[in-house]
Amino acid sequence: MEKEDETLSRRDREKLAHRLDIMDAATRIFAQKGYSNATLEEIAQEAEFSKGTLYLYFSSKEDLLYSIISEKSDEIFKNVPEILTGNTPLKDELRELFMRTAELSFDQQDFTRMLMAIHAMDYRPFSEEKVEEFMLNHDKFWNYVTIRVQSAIDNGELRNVDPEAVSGLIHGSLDQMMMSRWNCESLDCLKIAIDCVIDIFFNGIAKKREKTGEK
Amino acid sequence: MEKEDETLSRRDREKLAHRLDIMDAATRIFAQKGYSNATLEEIAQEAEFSKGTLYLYFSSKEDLLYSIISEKSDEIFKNVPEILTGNTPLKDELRELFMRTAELSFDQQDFTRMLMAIHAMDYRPFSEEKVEEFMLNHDKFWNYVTIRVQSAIDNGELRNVDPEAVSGLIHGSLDQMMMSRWNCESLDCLKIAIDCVIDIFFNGIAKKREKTGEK
Amino acid sequence: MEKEDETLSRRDREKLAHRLDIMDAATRIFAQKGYSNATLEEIAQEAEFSKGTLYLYFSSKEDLLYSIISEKSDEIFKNVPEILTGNTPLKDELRELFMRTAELSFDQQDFTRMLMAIHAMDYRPFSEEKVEEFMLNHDKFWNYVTIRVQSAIDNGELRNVDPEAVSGLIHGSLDQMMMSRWNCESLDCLKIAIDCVIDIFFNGIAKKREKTGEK
Amino acid sequence: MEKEDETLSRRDREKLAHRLDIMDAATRIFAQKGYSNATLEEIAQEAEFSKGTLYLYFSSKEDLLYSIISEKSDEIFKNVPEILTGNTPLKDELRELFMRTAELSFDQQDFTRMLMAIHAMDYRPFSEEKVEEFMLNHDKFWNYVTIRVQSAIDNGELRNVDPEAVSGLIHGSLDQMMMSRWNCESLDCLKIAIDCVIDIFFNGIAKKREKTGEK
DNA sequence: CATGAATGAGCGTTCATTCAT
DNA sequence: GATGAATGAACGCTCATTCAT
Repeated sequence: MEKEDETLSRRDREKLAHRLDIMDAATRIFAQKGYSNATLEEIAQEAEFSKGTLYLYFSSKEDLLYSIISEKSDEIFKNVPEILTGNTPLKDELRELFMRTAELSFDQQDFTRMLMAIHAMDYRPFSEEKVEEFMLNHDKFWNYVTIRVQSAIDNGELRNVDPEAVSGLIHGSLDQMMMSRWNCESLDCLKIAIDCVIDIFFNGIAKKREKTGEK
Repeated sequence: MEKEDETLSRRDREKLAHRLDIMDAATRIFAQKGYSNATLEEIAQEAEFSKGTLYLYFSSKEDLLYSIISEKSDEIFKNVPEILTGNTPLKDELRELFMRTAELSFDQQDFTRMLMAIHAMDYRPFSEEKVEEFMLNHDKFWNYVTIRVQSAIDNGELRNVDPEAVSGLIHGSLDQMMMSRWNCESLDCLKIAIDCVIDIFFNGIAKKREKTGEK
Repeated sequence: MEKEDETLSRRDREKLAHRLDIMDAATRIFAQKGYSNATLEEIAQEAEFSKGTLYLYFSSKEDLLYSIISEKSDEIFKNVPEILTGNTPLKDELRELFMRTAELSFDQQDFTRMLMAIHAMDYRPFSEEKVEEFMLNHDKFWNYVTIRVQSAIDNGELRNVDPEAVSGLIHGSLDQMMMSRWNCESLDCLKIAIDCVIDIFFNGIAKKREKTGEK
Repeated sequence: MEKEDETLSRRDREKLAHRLDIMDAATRIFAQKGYSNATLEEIAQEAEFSKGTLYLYFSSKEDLLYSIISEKSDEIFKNVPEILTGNTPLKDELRELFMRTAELSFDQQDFTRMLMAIHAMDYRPFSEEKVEEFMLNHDKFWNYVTIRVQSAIDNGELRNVDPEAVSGLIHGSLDQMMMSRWNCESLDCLKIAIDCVIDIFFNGIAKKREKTGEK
């Protein structure tokens, strides 16, 4: 995991580490106060650097946010194609996706909260092109899910539903989970909730009519 | 329009109207730029008043936002107890709730967008107590849904699922819909999507095993 | 001269006056410290306003300088066509030009010093187009002089010299005078010096060969 | 190139060379952007050193400018006593002074531009005493010219004009020339212009009254 | 009631200077 | 000697808020 460092001088390793320190500090402050209300002074203090030092690593406040989002988002998004391979039943893959996302958003609660807030504001601090970039990334992700759902319909695992609607429901559930709206304090609690949600998705909430001698 | 006006002098009626004009203008600007990036100057221009005039109606920028949220949120939230009466099947009530919410968020897109963004940021512009207030309101709303789901389980309409999970799924779906993430351009389109979602909720997405000779 | 005020409301008259107050204060500070080293804080203090107030009248520090230069330069430049009419001998017109310029730069020493400094730096604070604009203005002015000199040559008042060279010499002398490099403390002293310079221009410094028995 | 190097160790010779490299780089940047707008970062890059290295050779940005001006100005000023010896006619000496100055300002355009700009701002980056020092140096130079003019009057080469005025005119012309205001692209062109200017200085621009039947 | 000029605290950003390596 | 990361004071500019008219 630390292999990368071997090829770098100590100076360069430190620079990289400092960069990450600043990004982490900024993530915490952005999550706490929102992008606009966060000040570079606060971020610098949180990172235990001086204000001017931030500019050695990022060209502007916006660039700092941009770097955080683009570099860390990949960590989250790359899960999707890794998990939704189509080699196992969709149900299992979906449970796995929820699990992994839950773990990630537990480990990186600040980043997750920040990202959701920025997303809710349509990435407003950014220029048109960057917003486009973020949105495309996002869409690619959800298209992936839609396609996987379609394939599950094709191979008979799912009944004939609108794959976009299913994808949207998954999206909404993941968002709710990531925004801690499931009121789970522990990962274990989250996992139980996930099982429950998956069950509802697949089987519905309606009571099935019993086959024999029902009313 | 409202009877209350009859008991008011023209002066007072005008004041009330001006107040609403300002709130509408602010809603539009807040939705467009976000709370922090919106300036009172812009809002005043949009409302066709002078900047100073805003302070005759609201004590601060924060108070303006607060007034908008608390007064307009009621319009949306009051639907829930009106619709989820328990007198008709949950499925119909839920469809009705989605419909009405869709209509509202179509009529008041600016307010909806603004509210979602503020909510995503945990009502950050506000003091602890006000956040508390908003959250309580919100929770009361979702508790209502949870209770209604529980009653549907009790009377046999639903199978034995976790009512909180169901309530959370409904919440997530409504949020997605309100944030225009269903990509519907018209109300009609929305209504078709709603039917689809309700169907999935109740019946699940899994293909039912055929009764005869399966497996 | 004050007629213009009659058609303006008191508010507008005050605004105009304040604008001029700020420009005067800025001129003093710019002349004292140079554009880059002058701070808006100082200028605001000198004008007895708050820093933010400057932005009600000028959109930026650069705009403030630009406004000063373009509005006040006209006062100086407009003398040239008014004086160099060609209706009287060039010598008289030139003396008049020097006199008027001397008066102006005495009345407005700060502006003159500031302008010379900005000019020496090729109007560096400004964008390409604005520099172009200033330079064109300046060139127009000197072309005017060159043409007037040519006409004096044509009508036999001057001998056959390079009009550009003459114009350049006049330019240099005026600049030296405006930068107070003639060490004159009073206008009277300046006027004596002007007579002297004009005499040298027209008659040269060389001792004329006596008519009798020379060479 | 200079003998002095022989007595110095290689180390010291290199140090001296590096010092000059930095001064040259700084001169270029100062001429391009002005003192205030030039950054040590740029200068360091131009000199192909690191920012910190500049402080091994100069104690501050101001010291860097000071060193350039005082050390390079001597090169220019020392011409005056060397040329204006009084051994040949003033006219020839003056032409020689213009020529040498033209050559110098062609060779060292950056330095010349920088110096003129700093001079126009009255050496504003500097403390009172240093300004005093520069001004004295400058005055000494022009006093020298004034004295030489006086001697030319005394020995009958010039008619009885105000020597200060003549000196001032020469000063103005040289400044114009050094600021490239003569629009000459080549040294040859400059030399032609110089002849022309000298001619005007000595003989004036007025058409001489013909000898016969005048007055 | 309505205005908009005035304010001043606060922010993002720059850059000369220092110092550990 | 040379480096460049770190610093922090200072600047231009914004904007919520106040208040005289």
